Amino acid sequence: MTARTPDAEPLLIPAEVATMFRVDPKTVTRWAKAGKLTSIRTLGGHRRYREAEVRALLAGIPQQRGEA
Amino acid sequence: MTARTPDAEPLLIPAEVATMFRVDPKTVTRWAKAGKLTSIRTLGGHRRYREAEVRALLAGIPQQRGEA
DNA sequence: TAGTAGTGGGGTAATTGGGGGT
DNA sequence: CATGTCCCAATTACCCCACTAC
Repeated sequence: MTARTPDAEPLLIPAEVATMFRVDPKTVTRWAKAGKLTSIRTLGGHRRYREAEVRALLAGIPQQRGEA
Repeated sequence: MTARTPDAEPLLIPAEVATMFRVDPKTVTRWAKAGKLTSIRTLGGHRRYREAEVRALLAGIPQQRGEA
């Protein structure tokens, strides 16, 4: 196989999160800016989101929001 | 496998770094070329990355980097 | 030694980021 | 206050082929 993955947690790209929520990617970006959604940034500045968090939110599970 | 590990620091291959950031391996290569990520080259020209640095970057810790 | 997967290199299309306006 | 859309610039993804890694 290939590449054992150290400890990578599954991340989602903006388009995926947008599709899941049926909103525009820009809206997801706004959520991240507002600190409503945790965002990890690539070295180029693009955002990636935690899959676990997104799914929890989709499930209607209130979360402890961190900053961003 | 394995022989011993003198005192080498853990290195990651492009695919691993790509997976952790949820980007294409080519993108990781660009980061290395841009000097955003420290890269060690194999004798064949392939790149390897410092696990500690990658994790720090994932955590959003800004790093001091030289050019390339 | 051979075979398969991954990588490097270059080039081009698609997403994303950011600000601003509805 | 929140979302969708238009602009442009930057970043990222996928196409090819040749070579390295295991």
